[in-house]
Amino acid sequence: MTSDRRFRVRMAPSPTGPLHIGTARTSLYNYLAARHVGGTYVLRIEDTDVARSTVEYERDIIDNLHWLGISWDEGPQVAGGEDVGTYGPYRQSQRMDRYAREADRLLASGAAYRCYCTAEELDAVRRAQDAAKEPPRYNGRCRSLGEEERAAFEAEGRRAAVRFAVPPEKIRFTDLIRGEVEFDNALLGDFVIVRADGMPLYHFVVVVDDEAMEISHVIRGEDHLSNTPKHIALIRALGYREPVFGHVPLILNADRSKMSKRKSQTSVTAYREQGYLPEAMVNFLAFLGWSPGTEEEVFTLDELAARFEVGKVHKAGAVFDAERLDHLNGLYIRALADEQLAHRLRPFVPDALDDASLLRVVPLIRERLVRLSDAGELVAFLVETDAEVAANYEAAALIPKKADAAGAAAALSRARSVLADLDHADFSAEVLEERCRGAAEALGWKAGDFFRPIRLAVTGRAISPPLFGSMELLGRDATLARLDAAAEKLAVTA
RNA sequence: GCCCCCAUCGUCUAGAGGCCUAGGACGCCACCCUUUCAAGGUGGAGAUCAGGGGUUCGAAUCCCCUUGGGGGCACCA
Repeated sequence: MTSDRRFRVRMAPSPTGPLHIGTARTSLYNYLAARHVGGTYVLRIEDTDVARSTVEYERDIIDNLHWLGISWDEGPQVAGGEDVGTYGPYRQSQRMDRYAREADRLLASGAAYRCYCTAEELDAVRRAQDAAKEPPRYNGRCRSLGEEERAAFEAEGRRAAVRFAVPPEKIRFTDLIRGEVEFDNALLGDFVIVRADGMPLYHFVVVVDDEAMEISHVIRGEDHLSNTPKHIALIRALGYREPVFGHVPLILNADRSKMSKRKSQTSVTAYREQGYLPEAMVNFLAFLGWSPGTEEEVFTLDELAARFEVGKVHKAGAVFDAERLDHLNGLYIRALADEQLAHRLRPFVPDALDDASLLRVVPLIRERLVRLSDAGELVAFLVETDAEVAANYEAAALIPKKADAAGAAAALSRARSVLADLDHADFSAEVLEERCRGAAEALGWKAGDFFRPIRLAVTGRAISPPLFGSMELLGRDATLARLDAAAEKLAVTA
């Protein structure tokens, strides 16, 4: 069970879709396990399904893995790029000769055989089994075909697939996470390892590549647990060394089924585009199925690597709790220095907002952000025209509950005149607040009631960053202009 | 249908026979702070540890059964 080999693990994504949250977490666990013991981490692209694999998906996977901060020692580092490492090529589509060779070995030793059944025939068998409430598995028709029968099929123009003759024995192994597990391979049908068109299939290629790349520990999703006895049978038939297996629990939808695109947002890119921080994502994902055993819960990637142990990974699946992710994301956002946050916010705010202004609003909006994308709405008032701001609200909204239009107009005009007395140099948050509070008091208004219409006039929104800081950033001219626009709107309705 | 895996607050989890009248976090509720919204602070509700049998002086922790959930059984990965 324990391997005395060098610790080598791999992630083996299939570029048939964007990087999935579940793949990201499994990749993270492999990465952490490797870092923890100073092992080697390999990226292998499983693109045997040529029809569904694309370089765009490969790019999505590699870029997002990098984005998360996960790095690897061997394998392609950029989509479509060169391999790094001496066990390559690291794309399965480039390893066909090896698969063909190994399939021939199996054929030669009798561990595998050619199968001429057509899709229709297989389908018919499956339906019959289903009707008879029997387990769906290959009936072994081609297992012991004679020379002349094979020749007859060939003459018909049939192309043969290669099936592995599963030895009917019990397979037991010690899973890193689940402990002793036993399966009875007598219950399995012979499965196809090479399609009739010559393309080798998953169960076969993983086994061949894990051996070729000297993978010592196979850490993968629990959905592969029941495939493991197939892999072990293949490993034995090929005379390979058996790696240590570890099956991590699945990430679940809210209804506890395997996390899927249909019920959850599963692509890492989507989270990235919404403004989740990679640090938060990593922290969150790591704790979905693992914990250091203490009550600490905020960890950097390096800290996780120092603490992570595969053996402590849970057995039960974990529901993806988006609210918890939000909480962590807010935590990480608030911990960022002004410059850092401004930099990360750049893609999420209007281009019209220059860098200097962006840096200045950061302190005003930081603690109001759950995701980076929340910034757009918060800073909009800085780049909108006075007319756009005015168009954002109804005149009636300027009138406090305890006042009428005339009262509201008076208050607004009072605010305007107080602020107009200030020159550019005095237009700072502190002075503005002092003056506005004074005005409210002179008017006999509660500060909150007095500020509300001003906030609406200046930002066009009932909810905004702190009012006086916002006015300072906006500047004297625009602030006064917006107060005028509000007064005008009020006059028109009155 | 068959095989395998799993089971502590709504959710993520601590817990590896006595430290548990089960702890933390998210979410929720209340209060405080407060120019809005947040953030922050304080407090609260919330789990007879799925149920039932054992084992033991003692079980959330070990064993068995039941129930529930999940995964797999492709010429997809």
